[in-house]
Amino acid sequence: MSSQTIAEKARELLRSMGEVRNTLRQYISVRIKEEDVDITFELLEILAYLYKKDGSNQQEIADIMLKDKSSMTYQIDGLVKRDLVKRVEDENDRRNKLIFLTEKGKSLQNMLQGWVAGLYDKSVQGIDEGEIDSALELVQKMNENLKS
Amino acid sequence: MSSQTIAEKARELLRSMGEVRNTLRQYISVRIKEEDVDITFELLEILAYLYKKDGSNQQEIADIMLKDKSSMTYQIDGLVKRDLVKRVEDENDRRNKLIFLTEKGKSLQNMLQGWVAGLYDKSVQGIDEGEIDSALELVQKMNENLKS
DNA sequence: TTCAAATAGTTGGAATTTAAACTATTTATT
DNA sequence: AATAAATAGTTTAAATTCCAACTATTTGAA
Repeated sequence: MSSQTIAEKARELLRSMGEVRNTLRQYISVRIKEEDVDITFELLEILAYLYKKDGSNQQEIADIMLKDKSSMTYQIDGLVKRDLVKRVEDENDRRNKLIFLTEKGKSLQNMLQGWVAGLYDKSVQGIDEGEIDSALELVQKMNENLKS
Repeated sequence: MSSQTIAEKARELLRSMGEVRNTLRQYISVRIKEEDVDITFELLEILAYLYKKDGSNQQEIADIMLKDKSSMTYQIDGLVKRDLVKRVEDENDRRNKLIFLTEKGKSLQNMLQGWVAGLYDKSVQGIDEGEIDSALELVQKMNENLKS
């Protein structure tokens, strides 16, 4: 495939990343079904972020998840319904709604983080930290290029 | 960020790729609106594949696009409605429907490929072919790891 | 200070995606 | 040859997403 242009390879790279994400999604979905937890892949991703940064507002979560803010209204509703988080109005800026984990939300942390960490660990087996750093730099540069 | 584990970096890498894809999607959407072409980002991606491999069947296209085959029924319907492709039953295997570009579909090739190539070119400015090759190998290895 | 612009969140509507069940056809096994 | 398993495509229903328009609040500039 040395006949491919650099641009074509960039495209192939994006596609391959999408494949990784699809596979992760499928494995997580199977796990959720096996363990019969009332949650979805999307909700799990939001929880995973809250475990790192509890009390984020919806826009911040939307930015990290690369989703529109109106999706976030929808998804956070799903978490609230399941009593995994609660919405709290920000005293300092009343436009914001801060999202806090409930006790029930926190109680899932070990299990969910275990699933995710296990999968990511598996994905990077035999891969050098330096390789990932380089790839990350490259993709970040692609982002800068596009936005400049 | 040297405190990040390799797995966390892998996650960051996936997110960053998603960001690239979102940006590409937005730029293309703006372009489509500017030029007032009756098409969507998804349809454009399918056409781009057909420009490389006209006469593919729906499942093959779905695999490349990383989408479910039922999305493909939906999207190809959209292309047929716009008279950009036609469905032809495969004589050799009547389960298949082969998708062929119409004259109208072909007439868009230069314009659409120009848009996409321009964006990808921009994204890889100042990036070495070797860097992309390495990143691609890394991601392919991640895929293999996950599926083994 | 006041008014315009920016920001966070919600709502409604349309588009897109997936999963599951289904039909039709082909391939593989016995 | 007969039949079971696999494959391609469609349909339906539910979930998810984005966009655009809207409200409420805060920030910034005249």
